Amino acid sequence: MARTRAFDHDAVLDAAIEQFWSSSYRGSSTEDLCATANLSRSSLYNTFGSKRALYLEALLNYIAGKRRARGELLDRDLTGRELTYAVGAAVLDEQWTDPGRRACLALAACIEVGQQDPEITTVLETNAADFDAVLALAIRRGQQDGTIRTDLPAEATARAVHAAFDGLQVRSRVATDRASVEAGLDAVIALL
Amino acid sequence: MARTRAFDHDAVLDAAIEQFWSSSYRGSSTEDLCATANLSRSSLYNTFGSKRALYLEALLNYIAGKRRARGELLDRDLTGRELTYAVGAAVLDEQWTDPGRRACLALAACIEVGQQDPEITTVLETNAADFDAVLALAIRRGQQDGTIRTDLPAEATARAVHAAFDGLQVRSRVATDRASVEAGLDAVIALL
DNA sequence: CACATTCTGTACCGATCAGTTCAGAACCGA
DNA sequence: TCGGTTCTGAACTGATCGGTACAGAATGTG
Repeated sequence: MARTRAFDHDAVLDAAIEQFWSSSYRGSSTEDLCATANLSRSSLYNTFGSKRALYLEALLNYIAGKRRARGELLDRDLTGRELTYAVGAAVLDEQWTDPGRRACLALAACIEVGQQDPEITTVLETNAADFDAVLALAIRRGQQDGTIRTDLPAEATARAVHAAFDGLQVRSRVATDRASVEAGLDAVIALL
Repeated sequence: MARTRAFDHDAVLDAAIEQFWSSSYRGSSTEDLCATANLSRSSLYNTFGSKRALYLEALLNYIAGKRRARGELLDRDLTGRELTYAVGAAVLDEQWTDPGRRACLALAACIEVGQQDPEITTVLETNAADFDAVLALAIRRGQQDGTIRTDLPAEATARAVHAAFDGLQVRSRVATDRASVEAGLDAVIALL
């Protein structure tokens, strides 16, 4: 047939995630992306069409990965309260382990491109709703196993807890010590 | 002496806030800033030195304004619980009233320039701590007037509530209906 | 009115941006 | 080994970026 492709589609997407995650959408030039993914610009445009299209595809991949990771947490043998805590702790641990202390790519996308690009906004909204659903499940589990107050509406509380987790990530971008942020996480759980 | 300045320093800062708030730091070109503020580039650079310096000054002005607004809320005759709710409601109301549904400029700055520019990061951290302090005061007031649970450490809980308010702003960037976000706010207050 | 001083409009700098073009390299089936 | 197809490196496009240079316009003081 013809010449074979010199790069792996998914590997490029992983590299793009890394690049966009480190330097945001606007801050990542197509040249940066090519360098990180080790492919030429013509290949990038032949394969993905545009920077935005690559971003969208990378974001979808990132979200799918996060979704999978959340699913695995759900399978662990934890009380509802422990599970809720574990979800938040996982998020913060990833951020503080990261050298650049990067917040979730989807969260950054909400701020940077949310309300500007309808298609991406929808993707981000769906992702947020999915996160909500996981937390609602954790809270309901806690209400059944007696580790979480039963006087709370699970869905709305899940939204609130989700918001708190997002806010803690924002705070981690400017906080000097991890302990103060972790105290915020403990305080969220203490409210349940 | 010499020729008089044809623009007002503070008016330029207000315009810069508007511009940076609408299009972020990276997304606002110096040309955009000149157009919004109605001054020439040479004047901009003579007066502020650089785009970054203008951003910092505008951010400080924005933060000072928010600080003032929070102070006024504190003077209102509200229970601690009402005050806590009022702080969150004010934030969300401003965002949803805004046509671009812009989140707090300082919050966006945390994501965009936090952890990248040490001086700005410090400014943002101080601002966040100030917001925490207001909420801690509100929570303590509520614990004294009987409208908020007394088994909570006020400072840590304030951090958690602050995080939730920030997260609700992030969510508002991608949410389709205001009511669902407002339900999240109600759920936060219900936890107290 | 004349001067020194300060401000501003315009044109410009090199760098970088997203995206295109195209010649030639690499591959597979024949 | 050949030919048709696909992929890729490098050079290029016009636009835009942050920042600078400088001539000339506008001012208060003498």
